Amino acid sequence: MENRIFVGIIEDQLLFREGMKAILSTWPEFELVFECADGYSAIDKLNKCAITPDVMLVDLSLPPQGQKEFSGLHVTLALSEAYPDMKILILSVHEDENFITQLINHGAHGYLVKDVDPGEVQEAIISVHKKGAYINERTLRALQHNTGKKVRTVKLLTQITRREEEILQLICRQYTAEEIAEKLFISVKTVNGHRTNLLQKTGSRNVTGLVLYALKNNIVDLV
Amino acid sequence: MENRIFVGIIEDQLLFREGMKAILSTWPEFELVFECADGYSAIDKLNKCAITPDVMLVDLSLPPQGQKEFSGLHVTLALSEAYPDMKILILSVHEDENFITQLINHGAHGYLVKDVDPGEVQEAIISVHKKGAYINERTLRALQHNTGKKVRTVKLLTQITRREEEILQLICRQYTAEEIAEKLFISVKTVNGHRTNLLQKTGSRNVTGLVLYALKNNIVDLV
DNA sequence: CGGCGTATAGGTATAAATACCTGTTTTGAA
DNA sequence: TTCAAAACAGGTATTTATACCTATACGCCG
Repeated sequence: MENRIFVGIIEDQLLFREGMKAILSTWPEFELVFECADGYSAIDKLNKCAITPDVMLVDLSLPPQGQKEFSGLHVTLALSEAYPDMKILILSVHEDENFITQLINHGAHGYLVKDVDPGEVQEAIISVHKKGAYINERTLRALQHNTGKKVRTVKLLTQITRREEEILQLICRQYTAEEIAEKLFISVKTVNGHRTNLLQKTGSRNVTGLVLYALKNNIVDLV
Repeated sequence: MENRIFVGIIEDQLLFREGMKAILSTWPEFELVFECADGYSAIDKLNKCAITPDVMLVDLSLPPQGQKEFSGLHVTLALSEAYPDMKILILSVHEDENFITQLINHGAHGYLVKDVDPGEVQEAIISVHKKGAYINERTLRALQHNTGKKVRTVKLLTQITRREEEILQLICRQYTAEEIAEKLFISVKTVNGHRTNLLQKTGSRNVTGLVLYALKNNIVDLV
């Protein structure tokens, strides 16, 4: 029976990486077998690596590579596809619940905020390795709050204007065009114009499509 | 510093309850301070109880009380509202991912399938008490698959008929009343009748409200 | 400067949804 | 079997939404 756990780190900040290595060396069961500063080369290097890590610590905010962004999210996607047995533990400075949910949904097995103490890191690594998951209360809460939410599509931000988004939100609150016009001190015709544009831009047949679009893109919340 | 963890059990099967008590007595840090065979009386009894349990083990499949169903889900809802600090650990024979997600979304802090070994029970109790969560790989997988879904409201189950639900689903797919009528081989008048009932039952002003309701209650998925 | 997109407003139509009604048939549970 | 709810169908009317036009004012950018 092998007691050691092979650990890898993908982290761009050298200082933090060194700190993490120091923490890992405290416990004999951990063996660091892989480290990398960016997501792009990680997959390449892993193929050439003699030992595949059991647990990979991945920094969420990796630097962009040239034009393309390649964050911890992308790494998680790539790793969980290439190495289904590898357990992925996200390290992040963000406590944003959307981030947490997103990562978990894309294959991460655990999420740690970077201010955790070493003991929790140890616990988390062991937990993902043995149980396949490490979720603490904070993370659980994020998952609870975010079920039903998805992150807004990138293209959306440029497609839909501020005013259109405003009107879309009011539509989703079950206001009629007339009521929206009153609220915004504009003509009903204008509101209808915006709605027509929204239908066209979102490719919807009717308000139903607009509501679905708004929810998918997190323009409104499903409270 | 108090090391003991006060534990409660809500479980209708006497044999299983006794078995669990035996398991708990194995470890000195656990102290059983509450037990109950059904969900209805649990809240009542808890109010009269001198010690509020830190962790409550709740059987998912509690027997119905008279006409009304009152499962572990209802207990979870009630407990997490009445005792926000209490950690709820679900015991279930079901591995159904919808069940798991449902419970977690309604306030449960952990989910255990009943065939687990005593060691995992101990680990789970300690974990929910200290970390506020116990999620193993099985449960995590359920959450991953089911994020984006929410569980239908309890009242909904009796309120909305099958046919109405069917029509609501088609409405959410952007079909008009006429198209729905064609699809279901019924009259447009009938479709409108159903929709009128839906509007009334859900308290909506228009289709927008219907769509929101359908999404909230997982009648349709936000794919 | 000129072009582009946004926000604004209007007209004219039709399609669809919604509000009230009244019924009959089917189905499921007591 | 009996009864209530659900599913079905229809009428009439009004309100909203949607489609397809045009057109002006404003700001931004090359």
